[in-house]
Amino acid sequence: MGSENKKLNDSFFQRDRLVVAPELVGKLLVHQLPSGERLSLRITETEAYGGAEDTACHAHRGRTPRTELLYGPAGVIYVYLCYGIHWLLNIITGEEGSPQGVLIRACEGAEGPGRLTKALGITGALNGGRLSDGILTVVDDGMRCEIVPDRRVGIGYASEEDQARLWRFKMGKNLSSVE
DNA sequence: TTAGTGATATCC
DNA sequence: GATATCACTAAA
Repeated sequence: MGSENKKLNDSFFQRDRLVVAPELVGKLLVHQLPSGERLSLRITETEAYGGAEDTACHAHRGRTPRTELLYGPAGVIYVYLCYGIHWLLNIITGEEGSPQGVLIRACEGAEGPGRLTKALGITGALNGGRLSDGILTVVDDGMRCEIVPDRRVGIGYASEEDQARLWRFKMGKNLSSVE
């Protein structure tokens, strides 16, 4: 068959978050556990964050130790603990020095940012790592689907203008004949 | 609707 | 040092 499992490299993530976020939908997220076990789930929902004008982005209020990663090179894994309970998974995109990234919001069978990381066993231990390390990778298995844009959620503190942006991308109709 | 949970940022 | 806030989820 023509479908090859292609691991996405850093150059994929070096583009703008608004290009990367929709393209990540439908890809496979693969986590290699320390135990040797391998978990993989298909990404169904992402959100783009970043840019100087985005008041919803963590980095908007200034460069701090926590947001430092957002300014770093693409392909870096940014895991952040939210509400003391949930790990949220992001991947840094764009050029170094430009604070931006993509939040992986949901996977097949794990709807919601907190559930996703729980299902894949992702914790702060991965924070600051790189996709090229091979622990956590994104794979294109050839699956194609419709992309449905929507407003971002959970960012009530951002400006109305930023809340209205259609920077959330969900999986739509499956366009592949096989999965 | 609200409780739970802990890191981070901001204020004294 | 203290408080407020948060890109969430589950339970009621």
